[in-house]
Amino acid sequence: MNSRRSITKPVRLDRRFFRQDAVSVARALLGQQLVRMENGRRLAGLIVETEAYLGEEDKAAHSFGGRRTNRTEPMYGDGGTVYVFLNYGIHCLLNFAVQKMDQPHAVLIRALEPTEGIERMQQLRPAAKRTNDLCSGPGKLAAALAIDRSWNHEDAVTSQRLFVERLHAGDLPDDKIVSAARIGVDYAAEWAALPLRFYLRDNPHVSVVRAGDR
DNA sequence: CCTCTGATCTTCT
DNA sequence: GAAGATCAGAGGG
Repeated sequence: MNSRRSITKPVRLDRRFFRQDAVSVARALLGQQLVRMENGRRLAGLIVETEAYLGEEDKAAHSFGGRRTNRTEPMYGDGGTVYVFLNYGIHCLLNFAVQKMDQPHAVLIRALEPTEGIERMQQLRPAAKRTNDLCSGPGKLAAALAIDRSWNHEDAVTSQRLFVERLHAGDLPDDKIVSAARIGVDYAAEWAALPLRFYLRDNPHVSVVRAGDR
C-alpha cells in the first residue's frame, strides 16, 4: 500500500538507539532532527552539537559518585528519558538519558540548526538577533523550544511532544564530525580534557569552536 | 572579532 | 556560603 512511509513520515529514534553508550548516541544524534510540538505546531532543528556524560565515574556528570537525588533521577531512567536541569539559576539544559534503566549516562544537546517554526523560536528568544544565534547553545535551544524542568521524565521514544526524527541511519562520515573537550567542565580535572563533545564541522550554529579542535 | 562581568537560584558543603 | 554542563551586553581592537 504505502511503500513510501520512510519518505512521507520520518522514522523516530527508538529505544534501541537511546540504549547505546553515550558516545555512540552523541555522535549518531548529529544531523538528526529534534522536534518539539507546541500547540500542534512543529518547532524543529537539526542537532549539530552534543556532549556525552559517562555516568557515576564521570567527574563532570551530575551522577558522579552515584549521586541519585530528586534532581538527577531522570538520568537514571531508560534510554530516551528527558533530563532538564537549571544551570546558573537561569538556564534550562536539555539532555537525553542513554543506556538502560539505572545507568545514569546522558547526552547533552548543545546546539541546533533551526528548520521549522523559526518565527515562533524568535518570539521565545527575543535576544537572538540572527538565526545563527537562536539555538547556538544549550540554554538558548531550550528557551527557543520552550523546554523547562517540567519536561523531566518525558520519554522521547514515545512522547508526542518531544522526539527525534531519523534523517539518516548511522553516523555521518568521520570527517564531518569534530571531537573536542567539553565546555564549562574545567573543574572536573582529568575528565575535562577528554574528547566527549561532538559537533558538525563548519556549522555556523555550533556554540563554540576552539583552536585545536579536531 | 575578543574579553570581562553581572544575573539568578538550586544544590551541596 | 560557594559554585555551577550559560548568556547577553558593554567595552576595546
